[in-house]
Amino acid sequence: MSAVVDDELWSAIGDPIRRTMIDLLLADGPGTATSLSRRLPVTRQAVSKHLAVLDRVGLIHAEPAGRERHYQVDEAQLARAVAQLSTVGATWDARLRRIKRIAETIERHRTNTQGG
Amino acid sequence: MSAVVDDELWSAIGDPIRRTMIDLLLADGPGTATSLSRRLPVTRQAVSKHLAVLDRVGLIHAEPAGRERHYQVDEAQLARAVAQLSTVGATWDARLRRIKRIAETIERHRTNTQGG
DNA sequence: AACCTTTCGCAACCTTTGGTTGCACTGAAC
DNA sequence: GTTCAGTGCAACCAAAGGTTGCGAAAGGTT
Repeated sequence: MSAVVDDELWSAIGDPIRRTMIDLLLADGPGTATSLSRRLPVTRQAVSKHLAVLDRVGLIHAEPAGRERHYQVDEAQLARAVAQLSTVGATWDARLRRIKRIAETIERHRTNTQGG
Repeated sequence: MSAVVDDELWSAIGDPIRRTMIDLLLADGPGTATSLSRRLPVTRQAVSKHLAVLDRVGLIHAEPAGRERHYQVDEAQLARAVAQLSTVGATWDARLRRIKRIAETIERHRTNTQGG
């Protein structure tokens, strides 16, 4: 039933801040909590918590570098997430099309039997 | 930058319960808070709150029928949501491919100049 | 009509989550 | 060694998801 998707992964990318963070990490390469917070409307600590969430579900991983922690996207995991996005999208899309087809069939049948 | 997506729409479908509710409404047709709650691991009131959220962002709409309220998916809005899903997915996918390509280019260059 | 059942909406309350401020610690630079 | 930038931890707040409890309204029964 397709409902077998990773809920944790979904809720991870469901947050707009976290989605933007992934965007930034993809666009600009690895970054730190501080560097990301400078480009986001929240504090470093908030960013830090989001990074922890993304790290926990495996979408990113940290690499200590001196006093900094460089975070970067785990490409394989993100690819998996993208696949799940499109799976759900495709499922809904298919259902919508099926509903539309049924509705049209009924309509056609109605106009046929009722003659107009 | 694609970040111009409807955050409300995202957070609406970001919740696993709400995603399942949409699934159920698509699969079984219109339903009420009570009927949905019977197929979900939460109480009717929780379902009711979720329905309110989905209604507010326009993904579903209610149709009063006697003492019941029949909710059903707004197909156009859901189609829009699906489009946004695939937009974000495509963006990330493109970035991942770009990164991979660059990495491969660097690698190729390295092995060329270093001779192996 | 009176009664019971079902469905709903509202209010109070609890827990988790996203956000903030404040503080102490550490690596790097001067 | 002092100073500065980046982190982590803790306390505290507000919003969101969830629960229980209750009262109101529509529908079916007798």
